[in-house]
Amino acid sequence: MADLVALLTDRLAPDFAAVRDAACAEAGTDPAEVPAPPTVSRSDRADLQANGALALAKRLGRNPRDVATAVLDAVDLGDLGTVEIAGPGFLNLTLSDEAIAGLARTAAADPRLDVAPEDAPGTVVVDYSAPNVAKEMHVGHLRSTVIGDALVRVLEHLGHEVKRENHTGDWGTPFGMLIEHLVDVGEDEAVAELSVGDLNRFYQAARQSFDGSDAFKERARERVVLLQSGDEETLRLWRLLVDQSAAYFQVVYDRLGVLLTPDDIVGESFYNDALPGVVEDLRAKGLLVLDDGAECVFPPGFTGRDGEPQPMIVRKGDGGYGYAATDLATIRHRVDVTHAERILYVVGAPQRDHLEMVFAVARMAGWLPDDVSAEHIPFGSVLGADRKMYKTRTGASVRLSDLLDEAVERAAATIAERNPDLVGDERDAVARAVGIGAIKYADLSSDRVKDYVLDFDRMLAFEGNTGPYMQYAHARIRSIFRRGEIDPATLDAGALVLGQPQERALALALLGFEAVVRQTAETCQPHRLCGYLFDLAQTFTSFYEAYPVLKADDEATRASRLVLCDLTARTLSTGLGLLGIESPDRM
RNA sequence: GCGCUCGUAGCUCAAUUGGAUAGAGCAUCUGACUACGGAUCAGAAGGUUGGGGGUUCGAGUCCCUCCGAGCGCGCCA
Repeated sequence: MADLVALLTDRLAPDFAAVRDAACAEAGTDPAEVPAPPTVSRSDRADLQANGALALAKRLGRNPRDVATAVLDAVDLGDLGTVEIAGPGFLNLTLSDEAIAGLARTAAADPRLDVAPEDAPGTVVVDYSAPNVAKEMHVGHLRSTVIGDALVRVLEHLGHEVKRENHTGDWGTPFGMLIEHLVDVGEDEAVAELSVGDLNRFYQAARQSFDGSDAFKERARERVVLLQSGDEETLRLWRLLVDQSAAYFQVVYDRLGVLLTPDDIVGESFYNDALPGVVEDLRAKGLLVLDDGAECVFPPGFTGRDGEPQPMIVRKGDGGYGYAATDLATIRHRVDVTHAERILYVVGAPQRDHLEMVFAVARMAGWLPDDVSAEHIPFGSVLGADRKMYKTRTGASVRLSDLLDEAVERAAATIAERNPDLVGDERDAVARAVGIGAIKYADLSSDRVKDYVLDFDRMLAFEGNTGPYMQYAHARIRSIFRRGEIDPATLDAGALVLGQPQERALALALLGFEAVVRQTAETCQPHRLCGYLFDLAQTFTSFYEAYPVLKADDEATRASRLVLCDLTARTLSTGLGLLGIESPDRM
């Protein structure tokens, strides 16, 4: 196990429990009601710190320093390291060089870097991206797609069975309008327009016809009825739109380098047949209320305007189903058919109330058992330099593909300038990796619930916490092996020993990888992994500046440092990989 | 009106979920290339964590209150 925090937690837990038990016996209280976790964490003051004695002292009503002393007396880390008390009752842990080196050797010898899969991995559904058919993808979809994809990769790495679901908007009243527009322009013409990805123009033209003509409006209305009643010709035209859009989405996904495929699309239409059952079952459970013509559920705890209870409309006054009905059907499917134990909704923050209501109703109806967690993974908006929603100068939303174009172009220009030796296909590939990586990293590296300002200059800067800096750190390590004509596969992990301070600091940093990967999976906060990788890259460059590797004083030191370099490169590359970011060997 | 989210150095962001003296990167200033990529490193300076109260050994984090920004709140999804 390369997870230092978990390792020390396991080691200290019995000692904390013993101190707790003794104190409880004395006081005549039940030990079962007094939790005594060591709560080990990283610290600037020591290799690791256990502050559990302070919390335990509070629960026991004792002096913190006395509790810490009692734990200290009970602890024996042996060869692992030493413990001392600091401040009000912190236990500072100092690991022995050999303990650190031993763990680092184990990580270096393991293709997985000693990151163990979960003991009991389960099935996780990740619902992300969700573009609308016949509508352009914009920056809003970028966040869902990039964050969701990173979570998928992290969860899969930990051994979970991950089911990606792209809940596309492929149904509803707009399709009357879209299909009629398709008929007007002609199928071939429409397909040509959609296949080059000009979805905005198609949608806007449809919208224009709809707004400008009552006759068109009437046709659209009739078309919706035909669509919902399963008219074959209408379904054929609908499928044409869906398929063309899916093909276009796939072009964007491939450019973006995300895992989504056409097989992951489970659009809203997929659940159509289940909607009547949702309403019937809610009625049978007595949860349905007819209010103002609409069939609603009023989950407790939700209020709207004027403090009135907030309804969740499952069936509209006109008999159509609301999107809440679709979301409920989706939960049932994910629980009953997919057997998910965790369902993640990577959806923008404004949907919070809606999703909370859906979850609450699903719990009330018994469709979402207590042992299945449904989690909204909200994220903030992408803003422009003016701190308002990112838009073009004319106020239109920015096409995602245009955004990617610009990032790759800028990356290509920078690379041409900085590294003229890089030419041809490799330069193009590197420009893509750097440009796309910069966008993804910028999106992932700050806390996702906050809005962030999209700034090409900053995200493509090669300084600071950026994608290019991280990729550069990796490329520079690979360069050492090129220069030395050394195949990393031939290295002997056993050669790793620790002597100098920066070697120790680097090895210690490397051992933090497993914990941060787990934490990222638990909290669904990729920025934690970014922060770790940035720290690691900085720690490495300090090491790199401090000591020669290829020209080390002696053969043993050289071999050891090469193992450290390779382990760092692999950790960076694996970590970036979990974020969906490439790490080229040269750039 | 009710509710949710956010407010941290001049700027962009962190803070191991209640832990010690709030950390990075830009920008500014001072240094460092006859070693592997200077797209770098070492260091300095920069803070009343929006204001005020409270909880406790300890608060950027939890509670109350005010200020500011953004977003939701019945038949679009």
